[in-house]
Amino acid sequence: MADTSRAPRRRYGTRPTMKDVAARAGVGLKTVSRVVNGEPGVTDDTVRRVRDAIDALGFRRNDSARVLRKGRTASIGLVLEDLADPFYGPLSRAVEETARAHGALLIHGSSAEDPERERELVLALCARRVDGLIVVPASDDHRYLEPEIAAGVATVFVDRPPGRIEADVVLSDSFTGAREGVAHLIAHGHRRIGFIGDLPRIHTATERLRGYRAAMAAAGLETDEGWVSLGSTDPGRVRAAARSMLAGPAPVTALFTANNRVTVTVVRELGGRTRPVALVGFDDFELADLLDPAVTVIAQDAARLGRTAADRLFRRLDGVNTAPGTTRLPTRLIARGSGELPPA
Amino acid sequence: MADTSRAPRRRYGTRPTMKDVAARAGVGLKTVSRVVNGEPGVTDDTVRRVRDAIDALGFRRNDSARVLRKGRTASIGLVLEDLADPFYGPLSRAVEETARAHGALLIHGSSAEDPERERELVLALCARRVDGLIVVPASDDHRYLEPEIAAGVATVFVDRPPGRIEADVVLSDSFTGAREGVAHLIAHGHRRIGFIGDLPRIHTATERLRGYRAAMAAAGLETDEGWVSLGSTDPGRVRAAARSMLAGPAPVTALFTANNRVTVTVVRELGGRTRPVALVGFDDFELADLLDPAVTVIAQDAARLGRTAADRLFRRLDGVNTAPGTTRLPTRLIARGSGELPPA
DNA sequence: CTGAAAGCGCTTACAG
DNA sequence: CTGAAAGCGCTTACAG
Repeated sequence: MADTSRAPRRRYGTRPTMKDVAARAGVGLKTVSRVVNGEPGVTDDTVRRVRDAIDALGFRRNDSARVLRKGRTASIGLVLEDLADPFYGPLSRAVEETARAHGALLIHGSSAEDPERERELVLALCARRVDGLIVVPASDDHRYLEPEIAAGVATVFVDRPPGRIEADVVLSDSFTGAREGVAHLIAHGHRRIGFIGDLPRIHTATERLRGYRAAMAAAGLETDEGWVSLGSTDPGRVRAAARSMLAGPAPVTALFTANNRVTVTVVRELGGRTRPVALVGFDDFELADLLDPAVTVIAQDAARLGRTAADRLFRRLDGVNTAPGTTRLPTRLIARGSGELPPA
Repeated sequence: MADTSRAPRRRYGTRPTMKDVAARAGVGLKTVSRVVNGEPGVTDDTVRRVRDAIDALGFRRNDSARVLRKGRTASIGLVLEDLADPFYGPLSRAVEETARAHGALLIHGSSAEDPERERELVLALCARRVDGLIVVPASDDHRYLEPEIAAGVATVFVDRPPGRIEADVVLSDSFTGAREGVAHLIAHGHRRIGFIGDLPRIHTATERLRGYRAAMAAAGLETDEGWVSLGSTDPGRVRAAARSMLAGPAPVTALFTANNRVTVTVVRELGGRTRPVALVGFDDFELADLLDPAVTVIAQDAARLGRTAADRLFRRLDGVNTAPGTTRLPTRLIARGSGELPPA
């Protein structure tokens, strides 16, 4: 492809540099640097001359060069599952606000729940020399990050723990939340309760399943294996799972759904039925209170997850060097109606 | 703040460089560069020696240095209003996918609808020398971007046009969409229709208001000024506006809400009322079909907005140099019930 | 108060 | 097939 064929191709060489500013202002390079960075020790008159040259030339400092020299990039990377998932909106926003307060930019990417894609993205961010990383893991083996962490890339995992390395983690207490949600259904008279969750390799999915089993066991209830379904959040898969649990001679009378994507699909599936089925979902979601019945949920605070992870990261970047630790944030049961329906 | 007080402070000098790899492999710097970049003309044996050295040292190329030399950063900036707004989730995701297909990373920031914050963010991205920018404007004056665009930063505005500069823009057809939505209410017998919109300085707000007025005028209907309310999407403000239009001796019988934030708040306000009020909202939103009544909307395709803007940007980056243009994407009326209610 | 020199870690342009 | 030199645009460490 001939590059010469098209019109004025952008060229970075086109941009004025500090050297150009210095020449025009009739001062040394270092003086321009002082003015640009607001360092003291420059006469008012010199400052003015430099400023005039900057304006005349339309100079803007090239931070790529600055970064190379200074070591720090003042940017952090955020890798999560899917930018479009409403759960990650408030989380991202909270990370962004914290980064902003620290003067850092945010580089963002989605792993799409693909371990290889997570790895590529994370390593690309390391090559850009982000100061730190916040990662919602898709992979279950993060040993590939060891050299990066050793080289100084501060790393905090959020929503799920990393695999096979020690690092800071910020989680919601999925086990306790799920156990309480299922116990709530049991308290309302249910004995046959289904569990529909996410892929079994996702930590939150197995933790929530563990919570389900713990609640059932604590109440002395048997769990039929047909009542448990783990898999992708694809609506077809989830609807089939729900239909199967609700069919047959001894159908479940209540469902526990392990994340917001699953809950929304199950709400749609239940909408077409006459016999009421009780439902408690993990994760709150917009308009849950306006559905009929309104949906009882185990809410986690996505913004707080993000804020806590970012605070941890920037504390590390400020030089705090304690051992890596896990923070587990509490969940909250919000009873709205669907979880208080009696068994049919 | 003494820097010496804390434990092993990360130092970039710590990282191995190409020079270190070259020394260890017993080759020249340029040979390492060739291997790292997969350039041809290196013996298999030399490649192996270099690879071994890379692995032994845990070398990862510093892209900051590369960027400085090459000019291109292989990153683009995306500035929007609020990362946590569900409308921008699919848009961001679409931009990300396109960027990924072109090997570029995404630097993301929210303007929070603050013109000054937009400007700071955009200029910070320019200083990082992003190759291009996709911006949902909060400001109504983008002349500050002129020197950057002249210096070669490809720029595409999305969702709203820029102020006082010529540039590529990708929009939904807000005027036509709103006009059709209001005409739909009129077709179902309504004569007194309220309009609740966003801040008047936001282009989409005024375009949608224009659509409302056009539909009313086309039907020969008077518009009482008490039926129009523009302002922030703060729920208190929106609820008060709705209450006021629904009070008095000649209340409105239908409402047109000009974006998803406003619609959701109005749905809550109407939920507490006995007399049915018809509603059409601009923007589709999750679960709109499951509410009672299900909400009729003018849907825009947020993912397509993002994809179109990103395609345009990368075409520019590939050297296409046509005049800046505006793309207007169609909207789609989805009738679900709330917009088909007859006047009370 | 001011500036010349060296260097951050790569790639480019060239020579062998 | 391989490498030494120069340079990208800044900041650092120093000297005056």
